[in-house]
Amino acid sequence: MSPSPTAASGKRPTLADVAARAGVSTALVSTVMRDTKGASAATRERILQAAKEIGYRPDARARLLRSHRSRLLGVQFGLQHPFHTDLVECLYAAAEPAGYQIALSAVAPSRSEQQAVESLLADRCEALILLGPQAPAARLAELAGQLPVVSVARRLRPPCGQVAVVRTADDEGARQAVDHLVGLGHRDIAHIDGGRAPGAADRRRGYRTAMTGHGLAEHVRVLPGGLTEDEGAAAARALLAARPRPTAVLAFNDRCATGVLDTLLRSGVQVPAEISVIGFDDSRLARLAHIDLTTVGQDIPGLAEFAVGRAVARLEGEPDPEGETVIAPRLVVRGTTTAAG
Amino acid sequence: MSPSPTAASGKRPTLADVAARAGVSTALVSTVMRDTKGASAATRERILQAAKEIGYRPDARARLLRSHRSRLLGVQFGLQHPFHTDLVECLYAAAEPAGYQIALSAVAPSRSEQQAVESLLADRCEALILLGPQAPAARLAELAGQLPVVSVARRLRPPCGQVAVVRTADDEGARQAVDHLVGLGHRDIAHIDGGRAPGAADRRRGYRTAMTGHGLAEHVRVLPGGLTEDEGAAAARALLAARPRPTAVLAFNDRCATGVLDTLLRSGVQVPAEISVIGFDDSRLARLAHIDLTTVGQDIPGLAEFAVGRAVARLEGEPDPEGETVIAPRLVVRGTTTAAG
DNA sequence: GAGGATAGGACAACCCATTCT
DNA sequence: AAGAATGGGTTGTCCTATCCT
Repeated sequence: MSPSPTAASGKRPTLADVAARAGVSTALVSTVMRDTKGASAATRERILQAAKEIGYRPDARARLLRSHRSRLLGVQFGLQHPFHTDLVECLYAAAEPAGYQIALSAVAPSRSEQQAVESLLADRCEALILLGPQAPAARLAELAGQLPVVSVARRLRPPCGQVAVVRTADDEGARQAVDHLVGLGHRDIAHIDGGRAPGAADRRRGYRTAMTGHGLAEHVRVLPGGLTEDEGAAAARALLAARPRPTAVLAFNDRCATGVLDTLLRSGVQVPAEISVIGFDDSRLARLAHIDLTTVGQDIPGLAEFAVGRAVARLEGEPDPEGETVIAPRLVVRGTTTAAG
Repeated sequence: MSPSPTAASGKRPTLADVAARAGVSTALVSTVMRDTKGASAATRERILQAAKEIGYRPDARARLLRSHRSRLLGVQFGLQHPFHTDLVECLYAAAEPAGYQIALSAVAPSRSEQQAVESLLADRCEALILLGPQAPAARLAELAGQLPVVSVARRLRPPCGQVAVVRTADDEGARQAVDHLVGLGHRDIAHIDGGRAPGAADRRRGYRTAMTGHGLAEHVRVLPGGLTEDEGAAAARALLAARPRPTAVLAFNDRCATGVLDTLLRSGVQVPAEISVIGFDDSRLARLAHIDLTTVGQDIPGLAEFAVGRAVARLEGEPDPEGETVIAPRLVVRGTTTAAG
């Protein structure tokens, strides 16, 4: 049995190999591979055939080393955040029609944002789309000096000149949540915040403003939380120990809310009968029937669309309104909220 | 205010720029950037300083265009599978000490495996680590002819010469689940399978064998399912309509089990009082208190470790036992199983 | 103080594709 | 449709200054 052509050569076939086999120049092969005009139908056919026979595959790196455009959008995301993975899926969908590719770089406990961005830069991405970046604003500004940077779901104040921001109106979302709860008769509504997490400050502010607007300033209670289940669970324990105990809680996000629900459940506290709980994001987590979480929904396809749109606009020199793109949230009422007892 | 050096030039600084500034050759700069011996401490210092001043960053693509090694492991994973994202995190951790980097390529409804692999190959990955690949065995074999391929969690029969397989003993896992249920007094145990999904055949077989071993051959009932919540939910509806109704179900995986739980819950069927449910994977999903799913746990760090190990072994010409690496599963008993009524 | 080993550094070819002539 | 220059780095070869015995 004869070895396959590719395996035989020991190394990947190149343009030159295809050219030799088809009896043409590498330039012509290049033309054909890029599906550009400049080759007759007959030659095109012959070259394609030759390429197929030896299993030729263009080398993306060599290609973009030469052409100054890489058409690569670097995306940094949190592996364990359903909100982020949902976003990534929509980003793929948004990038393709625009003629760009996505390079993924994950952030996880064992992999820092710094590492994630470094690898994206080394890969010659043309622009960076950062999902909920936690890096200092100064660092983002510095990056933005080198290439277009879009921060998704993380606001920058003061509007950081170069960094484009695409986000949900977090304060408005928190307001909707509070309005909903107040409408159900709740007055003692606590907020488990996200600390320094992206969006946390706005949600906190939205919560405070809404509470005050309803004349509930005295009931404002912010418990330190975070964006993971564990942090939500810890906050819930603090909440259970509090007297008086609030009748409703707005958690920083769905994961945090899930941690809260877990703790309440294990403590025998009925949800929503004794305590109503609201999350934020409307990630797939919230939709699971067991969780069935009332939550402030973010428009994920919309965010992705705008993020790609703004990155591309900057890359292609189109006028891009510097500053923020703010998308409205929409409260999704499910089973974890009910009228105050 | 003067623009930064990098922003000023309009394009990224190159080796030549650093060399010019430090007054040395590009070759020497290259040596220093790679932290290789061949430069004196003094020049090394001077070059590092120059590089820092102009914000030089090596171009990963140009670099590996020249050096035949890319030290890049391509990983294909399902964005929405918690089991996969957990695995990815462990893969990052396993690759670094081995001196390799990870290139991620996601599979999602809008992005096929074919596309995912194409982009990995175009990026000149040295080996492919595919998480639960669904591609035809012939396709995998073809790929394996070009570069080392490790299939994680997807068995290939007959042992596909070139493709390394790292997986959990799925049949053994299914057996553990059935044993557990039988031990609790269940006899009418159904299995919602994964159809053609990786591992599905083995789990199905393990289920059948275990049932038969317990003298319950007549109670064997396999319902068509899948690996998503929706497919689990659909199967659960079929299950509810069945007479007699089984008292326990083994679902293909945790997502599927979650869909089952959702449907049962919404139909007012008590779990585990009326029906016990077992999942597979022990992903984070199963651990959430609301779900609190009894499940067959896979050793995720172990799978990742072996996957990287086998890819690296092949790349570095170490002896790699062709064929399978099989890791034992471990049943994790939580709250969705109880004694038969 | 001459001959030889050694380390520091320069030069140029090369990797694979694109693009200009 | 061919030929050659190009892009950013790596690497093998070769030269030279330095240190040794």
